[in-house]
Amino acid sequence: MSRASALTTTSYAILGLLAVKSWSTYELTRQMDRSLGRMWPRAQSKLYEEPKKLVEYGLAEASAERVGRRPRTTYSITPIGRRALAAWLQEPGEGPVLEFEQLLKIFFAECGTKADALSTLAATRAWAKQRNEGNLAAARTYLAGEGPFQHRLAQHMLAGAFLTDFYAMVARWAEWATTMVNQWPDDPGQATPDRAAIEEIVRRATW
Amino acid sequence: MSRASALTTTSYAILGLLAVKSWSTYELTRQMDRSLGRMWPRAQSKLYEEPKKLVEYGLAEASAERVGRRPRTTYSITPIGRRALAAWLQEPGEGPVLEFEQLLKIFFAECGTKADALSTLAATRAWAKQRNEGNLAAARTYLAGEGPFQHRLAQHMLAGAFLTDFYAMVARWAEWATTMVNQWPDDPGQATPDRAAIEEIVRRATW
DNA sequence: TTCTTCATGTAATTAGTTACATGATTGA
DNA sequence: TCAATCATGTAACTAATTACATGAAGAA
Repeated sequence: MSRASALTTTSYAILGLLAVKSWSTYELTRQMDRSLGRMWPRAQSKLYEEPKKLVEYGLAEASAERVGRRPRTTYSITPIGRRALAAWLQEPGEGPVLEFEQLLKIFFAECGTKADALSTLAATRAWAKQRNEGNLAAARTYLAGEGPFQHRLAQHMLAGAFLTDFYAMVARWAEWATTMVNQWPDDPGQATPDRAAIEEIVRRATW
Repeated sequence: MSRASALTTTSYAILGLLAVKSWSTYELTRQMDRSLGRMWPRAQSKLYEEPKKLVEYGLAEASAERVGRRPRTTYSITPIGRRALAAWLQEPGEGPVLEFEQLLKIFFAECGTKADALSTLAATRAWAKQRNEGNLAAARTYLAGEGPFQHRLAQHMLAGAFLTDFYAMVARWAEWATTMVNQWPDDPGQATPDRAAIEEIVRRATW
């Protein structure tokens, strides 16, 4: 009967989903794969665990059903939950946190081969392309007036625009970096920096 | 005497730093604050723990000194460590993972007030501005021919360019989103999507 | 009927963070 | 000589992941 620990951003992320409608746990995992996971990625098992904490705090209610012999739990938000969510939205929140293994590999590229760096960048381009396609498909669906939660479109669009711009930025960077690495000698350790490129970066950073 | 668990990306991040030069643990934490933390953020205490694992695997060596009555541990990479790093660089690696609490708040903005959304976006703009300034200062230092590790400039520049572009993208998005939210009615739940804006996003996603 | 995929959940493990503790150094 | 900051490290905790297990539903 230990007291649940404090609410985390993950708790509020799920609470936010519950504010839209009630979901079964499995539906929550679907939503994580679709939209939420792009800005707040969490493992599936978290989505089975975290709502229990919301219930313990009175922010959500669980209702148990049966599908054959199996249990299914559906969660809904409570009035207290709505107030808690509103209070959370008043706080400024944290800026973006980025974890980018491929960039790390580029950063240490002089310890590997030129081919390594080029294939890492190719993987980055492929990643951006794939993400973009999924994102674009969703946007087109909405544009066609389909897709769920049309009443949340104004908010959804802002977040979607961020992801769109992010994927485009990643793709453009990877392309540019590829042209840079192509100019390297075979031993990346001997690569000399492109002075004009640095000046260009400084220019892009001046706004 | 339990066997160390497998090497993680964090292990390789530190191994990469050791490939540049030997560092004391504290110097590693400085480096995390400066450069590494922008692409692979980890808590300080990790930097005291992770090198021990590298030593256990024979990828690094620890040398113990004394500063007055206090111990200081300095780590250096071994030949095995260099080979392990090179092997890691051959694998494609993971694409960017983003955690963005403020974006989550925008995504759920209809549960709060218009003022909440605007202040969240203001915080995002401030974040981008601040990060950009630090980044720009570093770039200018390099451009002036100062700064450490001039021989790694070609690699450093590629990573720096990514961050530059990222910060600029975040700032531009936050400005654009602010103009969008400014057009909302007082109740964000009543905000209607801007059809032209959606078309514009689709255009930006088409490349 | 069997295979595959959808759906539901728990248990074990770990990577990572927060908090704590304290010595060394420097400058007011 | 006192306070503040730099420097060094450990311990306790927890958020999150990976792995596991299995029933239901629909296709072949």
